[in-house]
Amino acid sequence: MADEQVRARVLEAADRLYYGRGIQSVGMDELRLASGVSLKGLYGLFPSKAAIVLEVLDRRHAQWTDGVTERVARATTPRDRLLAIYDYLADWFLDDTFRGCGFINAFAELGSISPTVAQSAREHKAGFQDYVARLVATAGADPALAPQLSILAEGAQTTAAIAGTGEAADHARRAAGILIDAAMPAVPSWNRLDERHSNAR
Amino acid sequence: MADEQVRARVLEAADRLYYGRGIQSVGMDELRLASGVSLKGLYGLFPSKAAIVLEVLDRRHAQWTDGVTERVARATTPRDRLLAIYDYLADWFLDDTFRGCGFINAFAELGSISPTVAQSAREHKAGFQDYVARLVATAGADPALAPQLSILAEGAQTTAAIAGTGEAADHARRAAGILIDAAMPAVPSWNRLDERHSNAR
DNA sequence: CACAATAGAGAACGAGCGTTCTCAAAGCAA
DNA sequence: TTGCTTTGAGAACGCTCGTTCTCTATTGTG
Repeated sequence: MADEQVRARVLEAADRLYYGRGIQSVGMDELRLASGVSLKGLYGLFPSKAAIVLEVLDRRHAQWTDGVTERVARATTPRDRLLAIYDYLADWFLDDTFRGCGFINAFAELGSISPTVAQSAREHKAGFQDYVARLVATAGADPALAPQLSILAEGAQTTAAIAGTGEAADHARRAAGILIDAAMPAVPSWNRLDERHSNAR
Repeated sequence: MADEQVRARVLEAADRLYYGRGIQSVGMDELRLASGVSLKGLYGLFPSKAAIVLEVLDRRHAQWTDGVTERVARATTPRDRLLAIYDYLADWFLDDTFRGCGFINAFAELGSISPTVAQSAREHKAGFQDYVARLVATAGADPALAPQLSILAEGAQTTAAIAGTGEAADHARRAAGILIDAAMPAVPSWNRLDERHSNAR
């Protein structure tokens, strides 16, 4: 099997274990068992556990970004594109393996003792916030809407994780709808001739 | 020194260390050093590290509850009482020791391997959500407002923790204001005679 | 002063960790 | 087949952890 495939198998197993039980609780021996790659093999592919952790976080960031953008792309109106974020969260929360945001978890566990983990979490969150800001800008809404929507998404994730239920996504979506309506012209600006018919809230 | 005072000193030191660096990263020896209580003394006062962790979480819950209710009590109108939550957060985020919600952190670190820690976090969050729900009910607002405000507070905490800045409190406060206005009659119900003058949004 | 009880310092213990090393088996070129 | 390289299984190493134990010094009490 090619190195790249073995790497992928290791990172998949590591992600599953680290996300499900915490990083410090999963030893290299368990990763060997779960991935089917010997200890020597693991240390041939990665210089250390810390390196594996960082690659797992990178992979998770890419998967999150892909998942959200794909869900957003399916929506048609600017308003629905913003709300699609919470639809994505709603689906994710229903997954039985859901245990909160992996970056929040990693940051909580290691952020204060591992600068690289802390940086990875910061970059992930900043990337998401930038993405939301771009969606908000494209929608022509007040830029102040962007951090509000990001905070809602953040709060929904931790609330759902700790409560063990998915309702938080619906609550966040409803709140987002209200905030969007307050920050966005009800009708696209190129249709402003009709505004007198559509300004009912 | 009385047992209760020694207990308090131990729990204070444990809280500072656990919150600042993570629970698993702080050993009993370090707690002995920070508290000035010998290992034998620690195990005389507490049966195990797990018991200390739980008491630390209980203490933290009480402090959070006291702090929030005190801040809320200072506000006069129902609307300001709801917004006071975010003022409390804003102050907290400026503390240099701020490192996110201790319960989210503990849950992320140990929730999946320690049922008692998971339960403590769930109870803490449920308690806060109930409190917000009571404030919302007292304000005569749509009950759906309560989980929205809780999610905003939750999201502000993790956002501020990872970003390392406190702006999230302001963003959450602004969002809360919009959501409150959308869910609450603009004028107290006992003044409804005037409603025809104040229904402008 | 004598003596029992206590408490502190720190060694000890058993377990688990990340990482490296050993050694035997397997594969492969010639 | 022979010799060389690579591989996997798992032992070994050095460390840290939570917890207990030992031993010494101290204290209070008669």
